[in-house]
Amino acid sequence: MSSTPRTARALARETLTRQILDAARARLRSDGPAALSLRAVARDVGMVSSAVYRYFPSRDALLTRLLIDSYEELGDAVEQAEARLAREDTGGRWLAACRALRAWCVARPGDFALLYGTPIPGYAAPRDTVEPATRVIRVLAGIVGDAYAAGARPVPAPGGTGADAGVGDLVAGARTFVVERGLAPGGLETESVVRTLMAWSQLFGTVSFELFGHLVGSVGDTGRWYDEVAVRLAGDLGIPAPLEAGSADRSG
Amino acid sequence: MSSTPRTARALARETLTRQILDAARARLRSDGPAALSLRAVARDVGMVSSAVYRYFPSRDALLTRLLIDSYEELGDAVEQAEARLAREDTGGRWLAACRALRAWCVARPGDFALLYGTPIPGYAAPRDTVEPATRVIRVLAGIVGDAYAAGARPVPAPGGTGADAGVGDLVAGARTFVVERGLAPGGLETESVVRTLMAWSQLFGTVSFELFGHLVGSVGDTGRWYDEVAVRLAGDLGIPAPLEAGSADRSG
DNA sequence: CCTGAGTGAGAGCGGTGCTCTCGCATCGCG
DNA sequence: CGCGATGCGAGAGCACCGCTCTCACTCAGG
Repeated sequence: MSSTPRTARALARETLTRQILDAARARLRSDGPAALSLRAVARDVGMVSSAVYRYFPSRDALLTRLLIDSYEELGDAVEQAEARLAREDTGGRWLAACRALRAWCVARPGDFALLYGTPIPGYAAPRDTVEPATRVIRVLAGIVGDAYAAGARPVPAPGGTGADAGVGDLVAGARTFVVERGLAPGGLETESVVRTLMAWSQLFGTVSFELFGHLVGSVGDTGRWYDEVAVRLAGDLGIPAPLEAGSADRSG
Repeated sequence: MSSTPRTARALARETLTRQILDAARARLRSDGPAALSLRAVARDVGMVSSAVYRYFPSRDALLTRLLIDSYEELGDAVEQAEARLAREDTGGRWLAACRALRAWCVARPGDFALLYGTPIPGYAAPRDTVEPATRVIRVLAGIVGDAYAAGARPVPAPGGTGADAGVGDLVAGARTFVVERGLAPGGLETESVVRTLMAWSQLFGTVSFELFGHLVGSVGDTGRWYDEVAVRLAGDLGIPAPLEAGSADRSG
């Protein structure tokens, strides 16, 4: 991030900060966020606990750093998986994004719990975390926007047209979010916004159910189950099938 | 639960057990599961911490009891809300069940976190918890089963008929669950099972996003948003609209 | 060189889950 | 009724936690 340090002290500081973060991430992955102990991290890097406070003012600050890093890592994973496919292959991009999302979460259950599980009591995420937190939904909205521009239309909401007028201001925040970032080049009808938000929470809800044990006994291969979910969500959004079978391969 | 205690000692034991559970639930609601401290509970009931171990062998045992009680309470809430409507009004029953589900979770975020949030590190839920944990999905499956018997059909999966054959064993566990309990009197096609499981995780995923702060800024009135989600899920399952508007009123 | 900043170690505070012992109250049986 | 057995609350203690403070030491820059 920063330039090469001049002094030995600055170099040591950078190295140790890195080591602390690495050790903390390792503990986060093995034990989960609630069990993340600053003292244990200190032991792992061969320090006494009070020395860690030279590098992070509090456990919460360390947590915030981990939070941001994880959001960015997940965002990278989803973005890169989706970027590998042709822009017009919205179906392939959707499936690739969904699979990358799940693959990252399943490989790092501790990180997932930190990002999408129960908030740590007494910890309030600072503002710096909200922008990285929006990266996944931005990718999803981008795919939906491209598909919409290419003619994809979501399944109509039940109950006809009358009640739908009121839904507009319900998702006004999400709509302006999409518009301001230019994620939907050809505009986006409200129903697409609604279905995108639904798909977003469905995808993470499914991962949550998988990782937290609620799917045990109901669904066999959870990876394949996730694929089925993703395909149906795409269908509800009017996103066409992937151009070539296997184009969004299952390695994430 | 048990008969009237004979001795003063047995009565005291029952009362104190109740008091400990009540205090624990109060702390659970205010601080969340991770911050649930046995010592704090002991203080609340005017005991020293070691005395609590006369009533619960460990913090985990107390947690298990809270877990079961909460599952039952949620199950009761959803069941009762749905039972108030006419059997043939599957649309009304669906909406009522969804609303009761969310209402319970929003009113008790701590309990929700315990049931559907990050698992407590080092705690494995014993077998006694799995049956109460299935009550919500049983209610949902029952409504879908009734609707299916009345002719409701889910929206077809994208990609046509060919790939669907393989989905059968994917949700074999859920299917036998439904069949064994007689939840679908007229049988149930695989696609309905898939969409029911999706709806189930969508409903809890939406609550999770709401309570854990991921919906902030995107959706205005979260209660109304939840209604919109529930209505679309019903539509995807082929469940018809509620018989009378307002039949499944929003209190609950 | 020497002053000041950066740094690590250690002690200590109040909190946690949990174990063990001790003394008292209560209960059931002879 | 009395006595042994059991139930129970309190307290001390163990190892852990986040965090603060002090002290000694090292390093960098004027």
